[in-house]
Amino acid sequence: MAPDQESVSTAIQEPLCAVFRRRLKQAGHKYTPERARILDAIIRIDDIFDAETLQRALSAGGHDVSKATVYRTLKLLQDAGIIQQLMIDPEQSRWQLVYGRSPRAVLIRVDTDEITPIDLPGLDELCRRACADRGLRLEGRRLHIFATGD
Amino acid sequence: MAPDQESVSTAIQEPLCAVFRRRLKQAGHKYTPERARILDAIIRIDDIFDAETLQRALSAGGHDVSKATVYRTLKLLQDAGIIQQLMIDPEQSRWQLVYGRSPRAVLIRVDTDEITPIDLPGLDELCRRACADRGLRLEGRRLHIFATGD
DNA sequence: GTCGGTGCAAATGCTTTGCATTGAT
DNA sequence: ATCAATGCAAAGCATTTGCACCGAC
Repeated sequence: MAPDQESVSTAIQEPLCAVFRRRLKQAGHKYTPERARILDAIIRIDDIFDAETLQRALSAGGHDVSKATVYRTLKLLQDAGIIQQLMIDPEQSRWQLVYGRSPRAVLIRVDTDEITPIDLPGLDELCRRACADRGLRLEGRRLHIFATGD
Repeated sequence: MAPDQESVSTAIQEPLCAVFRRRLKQAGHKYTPERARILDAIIRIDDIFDAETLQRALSAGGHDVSKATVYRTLKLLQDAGIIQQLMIDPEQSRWQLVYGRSPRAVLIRVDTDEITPIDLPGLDELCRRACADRGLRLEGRRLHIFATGD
């Protein structure tokens, strides 16, 4: 149980909260109700989100969590490889769930400000090759596409 | 002279400062020495840069420019399509020259924090197709690749 | 001569941090 | 019981803005 190295298939089947709990323990952190609720809210949102949206979703669910804890937990979730921080606009950070799946690209409509995560087959291979060509190992990627409607 | 729509080949041959001056005039702005010097410094840096690096380069060249003007001019250069704002880390923005060429991807060594712009043939086509599939027109893109050495 | 630009210092707003209290293990 | 986590309010810090003076057109 709880192998140090887990395959992606294992990852997909294991509940995310269990993954988070294990990663926290490995790093000497505690698994608190606040942290559980934050991850839960992120899973429910199932989209790109910012800190304020997340905090509001928590409040709406009857669980007020302080801004400080939200930010501290987001960092932990990032360190655990569960979420990825996007930097779409410099005003505020947004995050997306990435654990157990290929990070999606982000499509930004510059005319409507609509933000949509999309799958882009072939992107991973492109990045992997770019790294391999330089003797490096791909650790992550972030693609923002800016587009406009006709 | 000074066509409203210019081809890429024209763009490459025309000095960037002339492009900037023209775009400023079109938008009812003035072409000031500070703005000229800022663009000049950016061209000389010829790499990814942040606001502080840019301001220091200007000072080193004997031309002090205020932080406020640096930021205001960066926004104008961005609106003119001459530079692109990157958001590599949430601490501070960085920019790169993009006028007349395909924006380069950014390779970030997570072990050394080294940041290198790279060309990634095929990326443009990938993004263009993703937009076309959704009836959109590609306006820009930003790819950050995180990698580590062995 | 007109407006827009510049520099300074103050303001802004997201994110982080210090500290006393609370709670997971 | 211990040591980390929480919440609050205050601090940080890159970036923006108000305002008086200056300068491109």
